[in-house]
Parts: sequence; structure tokens; C-alpha cells
Amino acid sequence: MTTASTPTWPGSFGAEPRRKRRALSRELIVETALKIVDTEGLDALNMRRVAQELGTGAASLYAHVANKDELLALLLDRVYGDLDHPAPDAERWREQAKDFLRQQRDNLVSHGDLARAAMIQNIPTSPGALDAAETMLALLRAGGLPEQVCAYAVDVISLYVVATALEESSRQGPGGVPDEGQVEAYIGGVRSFFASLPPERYPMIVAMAGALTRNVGDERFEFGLDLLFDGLTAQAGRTFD
Amino acid sequence: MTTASTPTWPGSFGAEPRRKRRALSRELIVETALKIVDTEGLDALNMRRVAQELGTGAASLYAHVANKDELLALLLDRVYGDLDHPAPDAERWREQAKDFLRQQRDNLVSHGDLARAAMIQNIPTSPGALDAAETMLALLRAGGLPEQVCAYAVDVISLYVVATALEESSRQGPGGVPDEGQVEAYIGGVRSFFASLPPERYPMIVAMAGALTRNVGDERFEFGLDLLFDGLTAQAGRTFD
DNA sequence: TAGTTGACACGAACGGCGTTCGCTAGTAGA
DNA sequence: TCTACTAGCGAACGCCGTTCGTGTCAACTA
Repeated sequence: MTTASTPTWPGSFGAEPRRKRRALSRELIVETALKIVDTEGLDALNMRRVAQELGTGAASLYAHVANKDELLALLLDRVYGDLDHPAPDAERWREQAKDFLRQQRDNLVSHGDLARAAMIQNIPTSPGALDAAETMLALLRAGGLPEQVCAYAVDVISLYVVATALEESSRQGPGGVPDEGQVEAYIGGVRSFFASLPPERYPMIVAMAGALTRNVGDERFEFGLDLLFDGLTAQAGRTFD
Repeated sequence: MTTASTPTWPGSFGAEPRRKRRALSRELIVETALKIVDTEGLDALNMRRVAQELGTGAASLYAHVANKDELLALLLDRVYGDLDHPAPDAERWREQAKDFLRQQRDNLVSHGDLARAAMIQNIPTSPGALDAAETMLALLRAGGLPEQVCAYAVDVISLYVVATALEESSRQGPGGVPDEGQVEAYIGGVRSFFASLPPERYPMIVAMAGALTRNVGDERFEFGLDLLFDGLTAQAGRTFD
């Protein structure tokens, strides 16, 4: 049985004049993928979608990128490459470090929910992520902290940055602009959910519904930074083994 | 065109005596899914696999579970339901809190890389997760910390627990038993990678390769706990607005 | 006991995904 | 101008989550 198909003609009728061969490249693919993540979110990113944006088929991408995981890694590296690295100054290493972390967070948040990809990636091995780790280590060491404290701390701290970036981006929709009212509506929904819980089982959550969903600018993020760096001073004299 | 198919007989030849109708239920599905995650990891969990384990088809599951996301949420709730909740004691709230967090971490790690599902789930709304949050809030309040400090801190802290559980589970393979040598091989691989980096670009990382990959028992996790709780005491007097 | 009915179970299929295979066509060198 | 090579690409494979329409069992009614 031959199925009837829409008639086609191998030649060209002038419409769609067989796209001139594009100079496909890693950079172009990464840039295109990043644009999709920025505007439509990480879930909208797939190989076909990237290829379509470039006017080609998904298969063509595999000549430049091993697989989707590698593409995600390249995306993250591209974003981590956008950082300004401070030269450690022992006098103000703490503010330098905090600024550097704020920068990382802003960078991530400005690219939709790309932070989700960073969260899965357990250990940073890309040049950009390694650069960031190197700078953080240098800053902590400039603060005179013991080697092992720095080693452990750099993990905890970057974890915090990525996780809060993820939380922030999930507050905002997948789309581009944050949309103030939309964020407020989301927060408000969570607040009224907490407030509506049975008070006999969740007395604390109900009573603290307001405090739990408070979202004034970057106060929440800054609190975590203070917490971590205050804890760090307390650990300054710690020795291991 | 009729395609030739392998001959079948609608009746039974005695083999495969048409499985007795199973009493499918939410609990049974969740339990089965959990077993799969435990033994084969989160990636191996899919609706067909669960159904197969229950001797049925994937479609049957959807009568009891809305979709895969709900199944994951139920899985997490099931795991968070296994916690022992301490009654807050103002004299030793700190150790109580730390013990409670250690318990959460052990619980997560004992179920493969289920923590990855917890990481994606941004805000806890399931009974089990809410119970855990309630207990943590009660413990922090028992410590006399300001309301807003507790509210922010409970977020940061549970984030830390889930994230380190994820890190730990990714060290161990997807399989059940941790396998000591396997973990050591993984860590060793990361260490030699760090050590092999160009020292002129990554002087800190190369010099600290040992410290960065040190993995002595739960020392790493405990360090983070100390860091957070020390920071918390430093924030004890903080006011907002 | 025989008939009816409604809830549960399920095979098959749909659309979308990452990835691969093998043909095609454009380009650079002889 | 011819040839060899390489990048590009359509089509297909296998897997996924999910849905649809049908089948089937068990309890209730008469």
C-alpha cells in the first residue's frame, strides 16, 4: 500500500531558494542556544529547536557539539566567562568576594533558568567555572583563612549562589523580563498557601507565613551571604587533622 | 497491505496464566518507584519501568497518579515522612537541629540520587517537607533567634542539606551499595584533574588540589553545618526594616 | 442465581525527545 | 575540468510521558 503524500518537486520553485550553506560553528550554536534559554527557558532548549533557529536540521549540530550535555556545559562556560575577576586585596577581600558572588548570581539570573543546568553539573571542570573558583579561593586566602577552610567554604558558597539563582529564576517565569506583578503574584500565592495550613499541625509556618515569603529586593540573598561570611570568621582558627 | 505478525492465540496455553488483577494503589506505586530509584537511580525511573515491575502497563498508573511529577513529589514526601522529629529544647536546640539535618541528609543519600528531584522542587508543599520545615523553625525559634532570621535561615539550611546529599549521591554510583573503592577512585580522579591544571592560570586550585578533594567521612558536611550555625549566632541580634 | 453496571485496568498509539546513519552537495586542490 | 574530501542534512530509531477507547472483573440488584 502506497500512502498518498503531498506532491513535491525536487527542484526549486523560487520560494525557499535552498539556503546558502551557513558557516555553522560551536560559537554560533552556543550563542543561539543561549538566546533560546534567555527568551523561552531551559525546557524549551532542544537540539531541533536550536537547529531550526539556524535554518538547518538537528543532525548538523552534532558535527560541532558532542551531545546536549556538552552543549549545556558550553552554555554554562560561556556565562561564567562573562565575569569580572577582582585582584585580591587583603584589606577588603570580604566585600570583593561578596561583589564577585553578586555578579555570579546576576549573571545566572539574567539567563533564565540556566542555573538549573549548573545545579545538576556537580563539579566545575570548565575553564570559566574554574576561573571563578580560582578567584574565590584567592580571595578567601587573602583573608588569611586556613587552606582547608577555604577549600570547604568555596564549595558551600558557590552552591549557595547557584541555588539562590535557581530559586530566583523559578520565581520569574521562563520569559525574558521579570515582570514585577507576576513575581509578586507568585510570592503572594505561596504566602496564602502557608497561611491556610492547619495551625495545629504547622503553628510555626502559619505564624511566620509573612516572614517566610518576604522578598524585599535582594535582602534574602544578602542575608545568606552575611550568614556564610560571618560563619567563616568564626571558623578562621579551625585546624584539621 | 497486511503486515505478517507473529502468530498468537487469544486463549492461554498455560504459560502466563493471565495475571490476577492486582490491587494497584498509590502506595504500591510509590513503593515500587522508590525501589527502582534505590537500586538503579533516578534516571532509570520511568512510568513504563514502574508498570513493568507491577506486571501491568504504564497507562494503569495514571488512574492513581496524575503524572510523573506528582509521582516524584510523592516519592519525596514518602522519604521526608521517615524523619524523627525532636521536641525543641532551648538548652540544646543547636545539637538537636544538627542531628535533625544529619538525619535528613542520611535519608536522602540512602535513596540514590533522589536528592536531584528534591533540588528541582523549589518550594516544599508536601506534608512531609512541611513537617520538616516546621520542626526546623521550632528549633531555631527555641534558640531565641529573630523571626525573620529563622525564616531566611531555614531556607539556606535545607538548601545546603539537599545540595550536599546530591553531591554525595553523585559520588556514589547509581547502584545500591556505596562501594568504598569506587568513591575513592572518583575523588582521586578529580584530584589528579585539579593537580594537572596549568599552574600559571590556576595557582590556587593546583596548590590546593588535596584540600579541595579531601573527603574524610562527614567532615565536609559537618564543616558546612558549623559554618551555617556559627553564622547564625552572629546574626542573632539582626533586625529588619 | 442471573443480569447489570460502573470503576478499574490496559494495549496501542501519539507526539516529542536525543541521537545516528548514510546520502548529498558544495569546495578545494590537481 | 575532474576528483576527493568534508560538512550538511533528511529520515529514521528507540525511548520517553501521556491519552484514548476498549475490555474486564466484581459487587450490587432483582
